[in-house]
Amino acid sequence: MRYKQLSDKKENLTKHQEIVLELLEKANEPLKAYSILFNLSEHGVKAPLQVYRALDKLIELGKVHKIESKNSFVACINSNCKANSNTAFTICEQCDEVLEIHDKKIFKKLGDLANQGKSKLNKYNLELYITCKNCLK
Amino acid sequence: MRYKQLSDKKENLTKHQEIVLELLEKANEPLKAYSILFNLSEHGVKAPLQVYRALDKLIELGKVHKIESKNSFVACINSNCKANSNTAFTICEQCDEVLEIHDKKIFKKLGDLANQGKSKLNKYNLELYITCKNCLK
DNA sequence: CATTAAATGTTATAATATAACATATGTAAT
DNA sequence: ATTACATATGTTATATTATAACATTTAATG
Repeated sequence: MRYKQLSDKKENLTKHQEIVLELLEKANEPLKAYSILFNLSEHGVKAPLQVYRALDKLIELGKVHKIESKNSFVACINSNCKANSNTAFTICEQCDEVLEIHDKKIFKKLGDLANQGKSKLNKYNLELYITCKNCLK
Repeated sequence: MRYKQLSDKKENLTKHQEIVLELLEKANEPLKAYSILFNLSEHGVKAPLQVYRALDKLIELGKVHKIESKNSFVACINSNCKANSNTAFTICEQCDEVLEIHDKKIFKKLGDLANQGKSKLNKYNLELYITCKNCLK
């Protein structure tokens, strides 16, 4: 399609992509695809595919991440998150709070784990199940 | 039930658990639940639940891990793998080879990422998508 | 305004996973 | 051995998550 390439701003998004992203940002927690569908049924989103297609695109743009072990989707809060589909989250097992990990060296750290530099790390998915500091009290 | 507690040896497993584990060990790669079901249909495994129940138990015992982003299951090859459901794998995007990561300090390394020690890491799931050294050639 | 790539709408269906409940089996206590 | 209990099994149905296929529309560009 080659829309106006105003970098990666929200103006570039299609209607569905925009309202899905807005819902995820408002939610501030991971949502399931069918929960998104239900929430947006009054905005013309009527079929699962409409949600999944918007999510696919948003993931490709790095604006949304999938929490694989929860089949859930969350808005990216790392403003500098590249469109690379990398994910690194902590998930509190008590209160379910999900936080994206900020660590500029994470790619290198995980790359070192891959296998002493003999393979090339392309992408990672890290899910840390924790008890968060509030729930530890 | 409290079967004979001969530690965690294979003798402790029920029939279904045993044949599911054997299939996974033989496969040496991640298998999907329904692929396991299909493979074992001649051994009396006739319904998805029988597979999922065996997998649940094997995962609990640390003998099998789930690759969340592939909805697949793989036999644990870390003989010292604790029954803690931690998973750390490299997955080659070219040849699909999946290897469990051996690193005795991985729990500490990932714990450090959690959030500078203010939360408690309980469990992790790490999936590194790589190009393996054979595929790099 | 014709072309093209991407997005949408829609129906159907595939793939993954669990609920619910009846029955059976292994273990341990009596 | 009989009971009590926890776990495992068998079975049917259904819930949840995700994609296929194809016709139509929309937006950017030459």
